Amino acid sequence: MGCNLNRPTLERLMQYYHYITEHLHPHPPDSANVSSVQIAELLGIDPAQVRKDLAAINVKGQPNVGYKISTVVESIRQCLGFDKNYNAVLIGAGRLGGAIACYDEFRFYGLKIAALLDNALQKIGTMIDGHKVQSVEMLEDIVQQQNIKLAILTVPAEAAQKLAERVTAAGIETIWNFSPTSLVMPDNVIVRNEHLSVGLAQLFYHLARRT
Amino acid sequence: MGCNLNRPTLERLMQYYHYITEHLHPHPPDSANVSSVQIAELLGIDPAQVRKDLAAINVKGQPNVGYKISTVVESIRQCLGFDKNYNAVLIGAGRLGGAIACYDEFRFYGLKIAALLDNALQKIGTMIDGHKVQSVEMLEDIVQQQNIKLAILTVPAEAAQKLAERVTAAGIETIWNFSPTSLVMPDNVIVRNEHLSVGLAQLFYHLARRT
DNA sequence: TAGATTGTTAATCGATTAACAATC
DNA sequence: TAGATTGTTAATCGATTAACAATC
Repeated sequence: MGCNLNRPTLERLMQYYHYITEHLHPHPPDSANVSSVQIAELLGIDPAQVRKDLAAINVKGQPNVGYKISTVVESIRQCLGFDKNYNAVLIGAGRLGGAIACYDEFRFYGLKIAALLDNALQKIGTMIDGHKVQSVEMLEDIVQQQNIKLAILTVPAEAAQKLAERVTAAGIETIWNFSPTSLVMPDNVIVRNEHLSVGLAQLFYHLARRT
Repeated sequence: MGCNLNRPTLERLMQYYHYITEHLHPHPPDSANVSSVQIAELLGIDPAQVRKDLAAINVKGQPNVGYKISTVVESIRQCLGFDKNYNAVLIGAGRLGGAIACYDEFRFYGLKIAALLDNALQKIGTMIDGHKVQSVEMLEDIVQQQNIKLAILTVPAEAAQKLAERVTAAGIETIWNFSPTSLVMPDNVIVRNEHLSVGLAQLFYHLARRT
């Protein structure tokens, strides 16, 4: 809501969320608390940073007690929009597209894969884990009828840019791109390129410095 | 080699690399150049930033001309370690594991999936796009025999932490984790959690601020 | 009360941007 | 030569860390 977050803060909040929901949440009773020092130590950061981040999403703690876990979790969910529901269209029913279509966790974040599209005739009409593969020709209709706000691309590099332009022409302004190419889009379109090689580069950089 | 890069610089270098190899590289003759302004405009950043980044990896430009494209590409590859060859073991032969095993681009970055492991009996012995699925029992032997430096995890959340510990016990100090859970590892282990929800959080945050 | 923890201001640190002389 | 672009120093900006009074 009234929270205005920068990128590092956003990333850290996601880490807190994972740490708390995976390691703390169900265990203690509903009223259980967590301190900034606990979180900070696990993540290897400064406790003041944690307090600043939580203050940024209007979470209030109690001196000598800490923060109420359920409040922290709910506030993060709300501020990051996980309590809303978004429909996405997934284009590209290859291996990666199939993996994402089946990714069960998305429902915890309010994301629903409303349609799975491909242009290969032999795939159209088949089922992938409950999702019927439809023709890419249906794109514009589906976007309009199902109030789609997000397009997820898992197509070959050659097809990605053209498809991204078609998707935005159809009215979608947010693209999550898993195709192995960097999309070049006007500023009004939100693009997140999830190119595997970026992660690889970081790992290699540290690997090389070690051996 | 003598390059010491921070995280933002590393990420930007990867962007330059993609932009140049995808949009510029093969087109002009080998001697063709690119200027910091060209790169900066496309990526929406400051030209001085580009010059700083290239200086950080010891790339020299020519006043009034720019930077030689082939030099830029080669220097990035060398500094990020793409000119070396690394063997990885991929654990988890599900949909996502299959997608990664088949990911052809890895060879441009010097990464080879040397082994694909799973613990499901019905998968062991089957072929996935040229990779024979082997039992997880083979992990320690394979790591030793094939000089494996990197483990890629695409397993269910419940299995990830235990497996990560087993992998490090076997001598691997770098983990690329695609399992939907955050690994908690000692500082000497390099972990990159590629949790999809982090990307999703950023997209949602911007989406919510728009509508 | 004593001890622990928050909330926040001030100090530090580091990264980005501006500016411009040097150079082709 | 004039114009464009690099390389780098200085100025700015923003994020992180230190410190500590307020509070339970």
